[in-house]
Amino acid sequence: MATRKRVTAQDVARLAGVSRTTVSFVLNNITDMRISEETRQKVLEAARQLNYHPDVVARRMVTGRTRVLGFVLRQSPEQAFADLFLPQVLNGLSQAAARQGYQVLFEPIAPGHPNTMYARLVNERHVDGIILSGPRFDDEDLLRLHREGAAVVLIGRLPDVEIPYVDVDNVGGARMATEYLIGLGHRRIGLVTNAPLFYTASAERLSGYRQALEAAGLSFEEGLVRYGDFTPQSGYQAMMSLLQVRPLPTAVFVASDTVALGALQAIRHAGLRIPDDISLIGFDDIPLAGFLDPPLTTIHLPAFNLGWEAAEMLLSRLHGEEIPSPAARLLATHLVERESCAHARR
Amino acid sequence: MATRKRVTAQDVARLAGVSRTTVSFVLNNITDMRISEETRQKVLEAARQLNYHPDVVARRMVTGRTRVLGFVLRQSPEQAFADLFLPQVLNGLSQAAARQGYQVLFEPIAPGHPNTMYARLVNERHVDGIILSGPRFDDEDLLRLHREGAAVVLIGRLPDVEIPYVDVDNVGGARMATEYLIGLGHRRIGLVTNAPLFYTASAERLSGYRQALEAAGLSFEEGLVRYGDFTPQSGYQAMMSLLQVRPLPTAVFVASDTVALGALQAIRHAGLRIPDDISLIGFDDIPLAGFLDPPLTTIHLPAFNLGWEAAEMLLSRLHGEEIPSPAARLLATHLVERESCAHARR
DNA sequence: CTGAAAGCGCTAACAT
DNA sequence: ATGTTAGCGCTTTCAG
Repeated sequence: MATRKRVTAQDVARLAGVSRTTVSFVLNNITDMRISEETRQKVLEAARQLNYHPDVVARRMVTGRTRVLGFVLRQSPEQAFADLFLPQVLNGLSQAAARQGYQVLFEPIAPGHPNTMYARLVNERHVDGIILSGPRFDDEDLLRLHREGAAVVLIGRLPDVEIPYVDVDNVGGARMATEYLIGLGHRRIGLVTNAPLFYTASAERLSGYRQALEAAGLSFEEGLVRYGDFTPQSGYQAMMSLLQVRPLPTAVFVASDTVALGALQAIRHAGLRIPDDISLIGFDDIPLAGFLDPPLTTIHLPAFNLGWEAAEMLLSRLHGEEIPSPAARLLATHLVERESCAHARR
Repeated sequence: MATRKRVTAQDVARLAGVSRTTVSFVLNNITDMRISEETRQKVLEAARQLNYHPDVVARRMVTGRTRVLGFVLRQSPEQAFADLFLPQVLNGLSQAAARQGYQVLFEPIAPGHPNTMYARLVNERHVDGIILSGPRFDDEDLLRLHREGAAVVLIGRLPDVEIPYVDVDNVGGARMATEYLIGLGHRRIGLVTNAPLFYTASAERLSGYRQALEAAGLSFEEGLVRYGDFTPQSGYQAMMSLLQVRPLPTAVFVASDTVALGALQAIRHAGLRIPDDISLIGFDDIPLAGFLDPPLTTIHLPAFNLGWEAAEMLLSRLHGEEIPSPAARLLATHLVERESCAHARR
């Protein structure tokens, strides 16, 4: 197919009988140069008649800004889309961006490219700045990009690195979940993590669990923790293993609803009932959590807000506002009480 | 923050002691102009040393192409992210795009903008073409865009419109689900749709259900169909209502797993068991389907492929290849047998 | 094998 | 109040 013929500002100028500049002024609503109403109308009419649309590529060329934000996913696609967390972040992100006239370029890490191609996004000026989710501590390109002054905001945190970030309060949320169980009288509380511990979020949730235990005078037992890795399958395995320990825990905190789905199935297969035989609390509050059997009590994660806040932070950085230091925002979680937890009986 | 200083091809040329043109040639691997290996290396070295990155905006300006695909969501954000269907489409889309050096601009319909802003994407040259999911028959802008020669591919179909599309074989899938139930001996089979009937996919699934019934000599009964609207809540309501009819259907086809989640809960609340008292078959095969209680038998929807194929179709259109007519691709579904269906007993 | 020069469509400083 | 003009950084004929 041939390239479609473009109508340029020049064409509009010609039809309206004015200069290209005048066209630019009226179309961009530059009021400084008080243009006569008559001319204004002529230009507007000509533009409408020719079905003129300004070419953003040319505009970017001269303004130097793209008005595009890059959303880069540092995790594998399967992992990124294991549940609705990232899609919801993306949603918040793009709504915040749209509100300020920005667009979002979606950049997952391509399977064939183990290395970070995303630095090109800013180096080659595809975007004005990037929001990166799932940062890794060994990501050299990320650190370099930041050092070189690129506008970067993280979703998730990197220890000992001063890049602005927004994250959920994982420690607080996990503490809240564990305290809730303790409040119900449970003393032997198992943990299934959402992921291996080299994921910051996972380590933080473990830490919150541990804090709650110790604050209540309960001892932290290695033997009561198992490791999930994002999937229901891993939750099934982890819970099966936890079900072997004696005495059996009376409650378990599964630090991801998706993983909890597998745990739920393992408990059913073992012939135990929830919450009668064992209480279960999740983390994330996936949209389906209320429709599981039993409806899952869990910690709500503000995924949409995470995206929204990250975009706002990046945008204010791009607009040259001083970012209030520390350039970090920790979003609060809250408990959603449903039916998977009961008072301890043993 | 000040704009970062850009290194231009001019700078590289200066350092390498050649002209700008030469730089362009070696960096773009133009072999026609057989450049001496020595010069080549000098240029490459200079570029590396200066950390030079070509400016895509300038390149787009002159080549006239952006190498960006727009993914526009014609449904509301909540609906778009009610489950993992669209995220998976996006994933397939962007992988197919990346493989050919294209990027994806994500454009959900903004809540504040009831009207279609997405036409700007192509008119203002943000992208080379768009993939639009969830087309509506009354979308004037879409029809105009297509008439004007813009490169558009639909995910989902529009009756009586010749825009290229890729879609899942909804009729076939629904027929397959219903036939499976019939094969199990069921004769009274209810239907809960995934959405209101003005959604093409919904109407098609109803049609497949009806075809299967009639082919088996069973009559289609209005009284056995209820309408979902994407959510588990709607499935709950629909199933509750279906549970009132007498004689009770022995099986029901819920044309969306997400909706089926609510249906499952309604059946539990009614004190009935699955599949002993009533068989249930879903549609979509969401990633969690195998971990529900009972694991849900359902029709698998190739979401990733849908995105992939749509991108491939758009790309070949952009590359000027004649699209094999009809410019449409219907992807096959398949049955995933799990544990929510049993032989009819009544 | 390499360089000069035109031009993509727009914005914005400057001149009238 | 409106027009002239100079780029933005790159690709790509066309001459040497």
